[in-house]
Amino acid sequence: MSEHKPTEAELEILQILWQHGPSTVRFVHEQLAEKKDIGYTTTLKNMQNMVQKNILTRDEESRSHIYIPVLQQQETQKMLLDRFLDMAFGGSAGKLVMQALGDQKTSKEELQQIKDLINKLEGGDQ
Amino acid sequence: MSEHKPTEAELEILQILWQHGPSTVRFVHEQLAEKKDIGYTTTLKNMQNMVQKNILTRDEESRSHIYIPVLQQQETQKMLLDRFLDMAFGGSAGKLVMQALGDQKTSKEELQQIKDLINKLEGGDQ
DNA sequence: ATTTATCTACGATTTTTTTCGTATATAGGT
DNA sequence: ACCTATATACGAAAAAAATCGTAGATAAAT
Repeated sequence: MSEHKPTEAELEILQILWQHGPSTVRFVHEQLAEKKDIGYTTTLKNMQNMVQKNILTRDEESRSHIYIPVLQQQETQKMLLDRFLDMAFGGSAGKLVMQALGDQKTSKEELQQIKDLINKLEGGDQ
Repeated sequence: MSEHKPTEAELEILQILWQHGPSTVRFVHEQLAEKKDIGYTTTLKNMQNMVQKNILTRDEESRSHIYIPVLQQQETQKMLLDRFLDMAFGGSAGKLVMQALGDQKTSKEELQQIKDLINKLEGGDQ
């Protein structure tokens, strides 16, 4: 088991890797730098730490190493969601969902998807 | 605007206050101590910090001060949800909801509530 | 009245997270 | 071959979060 909970800075990096696929430090850093002021070596160090913690692995073939998330987005999200649910919503998924749907604007397609899922969960139609 | 994001330790304390209403340090501490090993003064200090940060206020009438969350549970949850959504789900409420519903067991009543909400969001029937 | 228990205040320590500077190596351009 | 740009490694500093010890005040118990 890895079971290492990413910190916030680490999650920002994971987001980028999930979105763009395996990447170099340079690339990740450029993405981050668009949003906030940060030094290159900071990003480097963070990603190195993440390898240490087994959140990332890397391909060291070429000089610029290529970093890859160990867990897929969904697995990590599930882990984080569990924690967050307990932490902020006392464990109630329903409460969280209501809030999430109420606050955010969600596309018609997604809403339909969710309804379908609920129907499935309810074990049939209705 | 207060706009102070509670840390994890602080959220644990907020959970207790939301659940049980305004309470003393002693009470909060006892609740925490059931779940983890922690010193009284740690809890005290955390709650004092939260007053400092304007996450809590307190009634100092009696010797044992009574601590009260500044924001209601829902407001704080909304704030946290926004952050979490960006952080872990790239801002997609739909994704989060799907995951939350899929992983957790949610009661039939809540599922129905959610469906109702969705229908309302869709601006009518269908 | 004296002791004991229970508070808060306050500062210090520890741990975790984030940040960056410096050294060193290597590839690429000229 | 030489300079420049770009990598990683490594350690250290800064910042943020969490923990606790000690002191002093007050209430409660005896």
